Amino acid sequence: MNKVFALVDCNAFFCSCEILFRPDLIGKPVGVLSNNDGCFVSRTKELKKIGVKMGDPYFKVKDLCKKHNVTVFSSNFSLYTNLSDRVMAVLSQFSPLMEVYSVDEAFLDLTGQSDLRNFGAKIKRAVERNTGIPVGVGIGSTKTLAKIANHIAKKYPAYNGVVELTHKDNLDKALSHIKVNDIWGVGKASTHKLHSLKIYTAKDYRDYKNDRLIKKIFTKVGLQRKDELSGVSRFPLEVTTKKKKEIICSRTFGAPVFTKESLKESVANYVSSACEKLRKQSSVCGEITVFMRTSPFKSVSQYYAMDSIKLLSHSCDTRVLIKYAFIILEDLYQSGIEYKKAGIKLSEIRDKSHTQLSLFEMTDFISSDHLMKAMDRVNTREGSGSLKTAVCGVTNKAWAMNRNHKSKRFLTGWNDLKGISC
DNA sequence: TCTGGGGTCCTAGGACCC
DNA sequence: TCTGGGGTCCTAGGACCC
Repeated sequence: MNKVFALVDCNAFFCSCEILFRPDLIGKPVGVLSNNDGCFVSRTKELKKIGVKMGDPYFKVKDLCKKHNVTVFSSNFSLYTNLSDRVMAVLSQFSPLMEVYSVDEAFLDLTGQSDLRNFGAKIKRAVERNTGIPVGVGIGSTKTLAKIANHIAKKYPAYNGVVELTHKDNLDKALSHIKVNDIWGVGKASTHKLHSLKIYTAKDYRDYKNDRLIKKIFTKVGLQRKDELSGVSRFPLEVTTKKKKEIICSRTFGAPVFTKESLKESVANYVSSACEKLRKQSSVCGEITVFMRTSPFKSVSQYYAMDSIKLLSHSCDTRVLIKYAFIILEDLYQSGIEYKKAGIKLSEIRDKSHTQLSLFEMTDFISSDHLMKAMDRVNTREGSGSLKTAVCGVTNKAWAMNRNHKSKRFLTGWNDLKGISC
């Protein structure tokens, strides 16, 4: 039987989440900023119309925003993940086979389903009714084609947010209108190379005769993408949530940091939150990387330093990892430098249950495990960061993020519910 | 004054070994 | 004077995604 995939994607997801609690902003230009109120990461169509681009630094378009009375929000990730979970819960009712692709997208396997367009519309209505988040639905016989269908649904309002591309005629026509840079997985570099082969549209790509050349230039994946365009599924649905192979935590500082102490404090916090994620997926890591840098946007001499250490034995103990991180930091730190960003990476991640321990290490391991579990319990209950090691610091955080436009924690903090009329 | 963060996959090329 | 070849493993970096 021919495979059928749907891609369901939330419209301007972060903005839609904010607007849910500010219905007065429906139909108005709204944007959500990245960490530190740096760049735009989500825009309503009204904001796009004004000319604010994805990734535009806020300070550069501030005047434009003022002029058009744009409402901006700092990002509020606990709100977005909460609403994302609700959207995914609704979607999971429409197919037992679902891949949560990102915070605002999911693929569904609809193989065997009849009347696909109507079914897609049904999915759309259900999500909107149950969560208040508007979505678009694209349907095709491969994930790449479902992505393209979704792209069309978004671009042409006449389709009412649902596009099905499983019939040959409308497929051919659609592909001839899709530019190569709008194909999933084709970025700037590949677009350039495709153009030099005179491949401009998805149809050109699909019908290109020389497979060997495609493989040579765009590697194995480039050829698989070509198959996907012609309806042969090469990217299977990934139903099980994979465990992370590396966990990164890094931040740009709210204000430049000069001292080793501040740097240590920030790094200790990053390690803490990365270790929390590590334990959540029941893993341990075998290597930690620390890096720090100056602002690449300043025309002063740049400093970028990074180093890794392999752990003596795999661990997920925040205290252990902080110790290793500090060893690297001591080594990399140079005084007199204006640090603007630092971060850490945990790698060589593997399942905790596979950890080999010597008898010698056993006692330590058990007490560490108990302590970390207790810490995670408190932080789940009282909010992340309620309980942490002393090196994370308590006050005077010069490095902390700027978030001047943050919405309240409507769904995750009881205190913020006051004043909301339901 | 002010420019995000977190991932994955793939390949080329170096190190090393026999 | 003439200076192999093949395999594996590891890493850095490119490319791309949301």
